[in-house]
Amino acid sequence: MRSYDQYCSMARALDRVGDRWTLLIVRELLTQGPCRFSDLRRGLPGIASNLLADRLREMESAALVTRYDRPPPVAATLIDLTERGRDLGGVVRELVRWGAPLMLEPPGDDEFRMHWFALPLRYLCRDRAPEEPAVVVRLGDLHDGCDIVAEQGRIDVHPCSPDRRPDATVTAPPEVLVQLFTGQVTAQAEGLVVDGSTAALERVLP
Amino acid sequence: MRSYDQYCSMARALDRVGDRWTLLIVRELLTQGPCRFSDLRRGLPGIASNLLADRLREMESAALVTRYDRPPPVAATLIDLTERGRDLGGVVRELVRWGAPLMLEPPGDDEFRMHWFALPLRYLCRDRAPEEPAVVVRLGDLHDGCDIVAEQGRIDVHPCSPDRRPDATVTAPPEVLVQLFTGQVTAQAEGLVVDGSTAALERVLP
DNA sequence: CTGGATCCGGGAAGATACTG
DNA sequence: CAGTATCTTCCCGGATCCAG
Repeated sequence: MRSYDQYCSMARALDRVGDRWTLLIVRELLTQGPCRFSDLRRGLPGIASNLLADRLREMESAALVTRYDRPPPVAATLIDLTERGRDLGGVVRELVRWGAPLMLEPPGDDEFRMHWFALPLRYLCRDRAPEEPAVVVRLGDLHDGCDIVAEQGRIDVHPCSPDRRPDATVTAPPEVLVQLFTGQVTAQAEGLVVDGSTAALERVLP
Repeated sequence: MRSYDQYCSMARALDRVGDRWTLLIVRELLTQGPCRFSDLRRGLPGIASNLLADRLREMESAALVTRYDRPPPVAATLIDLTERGRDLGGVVRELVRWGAPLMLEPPGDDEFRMHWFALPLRYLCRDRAPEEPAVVVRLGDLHDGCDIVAEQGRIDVHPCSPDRRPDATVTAPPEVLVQLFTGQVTAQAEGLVVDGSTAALERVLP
């Protein structure tokens, strides 16, 4: 992107992250952790591969991401946020918050990935039973999903981990999940399937 | 801007405000209040007039800004943020915060407007004498500047108002102001001129 | 002067094919 | 898997012009 050439904190920030796709790449790395090139492509439907390569180069020279090699047997080049890149969490959070009302408009032909949902879940969910033992509510599956962990009044949202045994696994069309976590429908809603403990799900609902 | 076509809160937010110049127009209206077309041009050096007209049309149909006519004798069409547009304050604040370290790099040939400084001042300044009567510190002038009001422990930053009589008026090159309000130099620094009460200035410094 | 509209060139973004 | 190469499209920037 061309610079705005303004001696202004915000203009200079946008010089670094205002390019198309850049902040969505940050979203992917914030929600998914270190990713391979093809992981990013899967999480960014619609991006051209050359554009993703361009952006990653730019973000690397702006010190927002780093590359490192994971040793064999699962050798791969991983891309991760630097500390400076992770500091964009505040910007991402506010964009997610401001955009939340736009999710009431139905998805139509829009693409959907379950892990995109991890960001709003962090402030939508509540632990309504802080005294009880921790529970894990899984949305989606290991391939694309997230685990909501409620423990001692705190809510954490992570990518699905094979090590965690979820107390409840929720399956539903994306717009129903939006309604569920914004309190417009209950855990018994049409089109919503809870595998496991419904109580665990209800514990984290707002 | 082309839509990302993703059912994701952040992607949908960026569909509305991810266009070049859009968030800087929000910056102008947040710091300056209602503006005429030409006020916006002055605060957005580098923008082409057709592009500004395009953006304003898009933002109006996205209900981020409204137009209204101020009656004679000072007849003019004013542009202002809607409530929804003002809600972008959080996004703007986080971008300003993230971009703050980039201001240590000198301005070079970058344009500068004093009122851009109003945004970071809101969280950089402190009222270090909450018991004392209110003071007003002015940066720049009526044409382009801002008033820092310290009152009862609170800090407010507004566009300069002809009604307010500043206790101190500060004049300095932009990079010196950055150093001053980030605590790297004192009110006695080289290149810095305080007209009025130095104590008033020191009251609001971090 | 203000508030644009119009035209045009360059460059970024997008689509697709291909490669080590 | 992790990109590169190429071509097309269209957004942005710059200049100019114009009506009220």
